[in-house]
Amino acid sequence: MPKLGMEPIRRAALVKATIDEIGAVGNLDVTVSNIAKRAGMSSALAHHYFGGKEQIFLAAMRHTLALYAAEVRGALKGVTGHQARLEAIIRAGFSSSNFQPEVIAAWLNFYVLAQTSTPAHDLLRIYQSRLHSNLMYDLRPLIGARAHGAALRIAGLIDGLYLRQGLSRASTEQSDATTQALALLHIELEGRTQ
Amino acid sequence: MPKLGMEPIRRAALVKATIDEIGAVGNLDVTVSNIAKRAGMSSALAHHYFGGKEQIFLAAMRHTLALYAAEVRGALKGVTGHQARLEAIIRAGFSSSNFQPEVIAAWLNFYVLAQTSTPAHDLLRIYQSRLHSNLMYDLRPLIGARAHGAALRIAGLIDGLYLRQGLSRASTEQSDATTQALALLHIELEGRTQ
DNA sequence: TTTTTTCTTGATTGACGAGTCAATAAAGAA
DNA sequence: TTCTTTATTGACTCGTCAATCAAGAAAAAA
Repeated sequence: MPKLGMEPIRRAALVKATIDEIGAVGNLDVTVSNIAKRAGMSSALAHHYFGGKEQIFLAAMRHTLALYAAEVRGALKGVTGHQARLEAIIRAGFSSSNFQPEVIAAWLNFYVLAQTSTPAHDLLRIYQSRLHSNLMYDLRPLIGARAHGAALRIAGLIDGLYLRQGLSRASTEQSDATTQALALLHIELEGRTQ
Repeated sequence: MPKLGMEPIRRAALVKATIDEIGAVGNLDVTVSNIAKRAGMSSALAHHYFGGKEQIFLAAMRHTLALYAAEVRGALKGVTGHQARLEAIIRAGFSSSNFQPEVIAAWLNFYVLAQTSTPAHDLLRIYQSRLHSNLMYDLRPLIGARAHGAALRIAGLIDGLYLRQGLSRASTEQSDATTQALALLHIELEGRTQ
C-alpha cells in the first residue's frame, strides 16, 4: 500500500475533512479522530502529518482564505473601471460559496481562535489587509483622500453583514447583504462617479 | 452556613465568574469546575443551580446583553434631538466597557454558539431587533423611507467594526471604530439634517 | 424536639479525546 | 538481498470534564 508521495494527498484530504466536520459540528469541539475518519485514515496519521489539532485547523483556514482570494481574483478578471471592480469585490465576498454553513462555521471559529492564537491572528490580518488594499486601489482614483475612511467602512460593513447573514436562519435576506454593501459603496461614491 | 436565599447570590456570582473565565481562557473550553472555583463554590453547586454548562453560559450572555441595553438607555437619558440620539446609540456600542477582553470573548463565543443553540440564536435576534428599532425610531423622522436601509447598514457596520476592533491587538485604533460609525451616520443623513 | 427544607460538597462515574509508540508493510536504494 | 525511507494503524497512556449522588450541616417549621 505505501505508495510514495502520499503526504500532499493526505493533507488535502484532511483539510477538506476538517472544514466539513466543523460545518457539521458548528464549533471547534471537533475531534481529530472524526476528522481523520472522514478523511479515510487513522487519527495517528493525521497527527503524523500535521502535528496537532490547531495546525490542522490553521491549514483548513488557510485553504478557505485561499479560495476566497481566488474568488476575488476571478471576479476581477476582465472587469474594467474602478466602480465595476469595487462592485465585483463586494459581490465576491457575499458569493454563495462563502455562505456554505461549513464556511461560516469556519470563519466564526477562526475569529474565536484569533483571540488566543498568534498564527490565527496573523492570518486574519492578512485577509483584512488584502481586502483593504483591494478596496483602496479602486477607491483612491475615485474619491482621493476620502478613500481610506470609505475603505474602512466598506470592509467593516462586509464583515458585519456577513456575520449577520451567516447567523440568520432565514434565507429570505440572502441577497440583502450584497444590496446593502453595494448601497454603501454608491453612497460613498456619490457625486463623483468617475 | 446554609443561610436562606442563597440562590440569587450564587447565580449572580456564577454569571460573573463565567464572564471572567471566558475572558481569561478566550473560548468556550471553560470548565464548570473552574467557573465554580472562581465563584467560590463547588462545581456540584453550579450544576445544582443552573442544570448544565450551556445554561450557565446563556445566563452570562443574557447578563452581558442586559448591561449593554442599560448602557444604551443611560446614554439616551437626557439627550434630545434625533441626530444626537443616534450618535449616543452608536457611541454606547463602542464604549470601553464593551471592549473588555472578557466581553469580546463572550460575544465571539456567543456567535459560535448561536449557530447550533436555539436559545442563543433567539437571544442574538433580540439584540439585533432592539438595535434596529432603536435606530429606526430616530432615523425615520430624519430620512423617511431611506431609514430602513440606513439602519441595516449602520447596525451592520457597528457589528463589523466591533468585530475588527475587538480582534485588533493594536490599541491604536481604539476610537477609530466610533469615528467610522459616526461618519457613516453623517453620510446617511447628508443633506437632510433635520 | 423532631422534621423538613435549603444549602453544600467530596467522591465517583462514565465517557471521551489528544497525542505517543511500537510494529507492520511496501517501495526504492545500495 | 539487505537496508532505509515512507506510509500506516491499533492499542495505549494520561488527562480531563460534565454530571450524579449520597451525605452532612444548618436554619426554619411543626
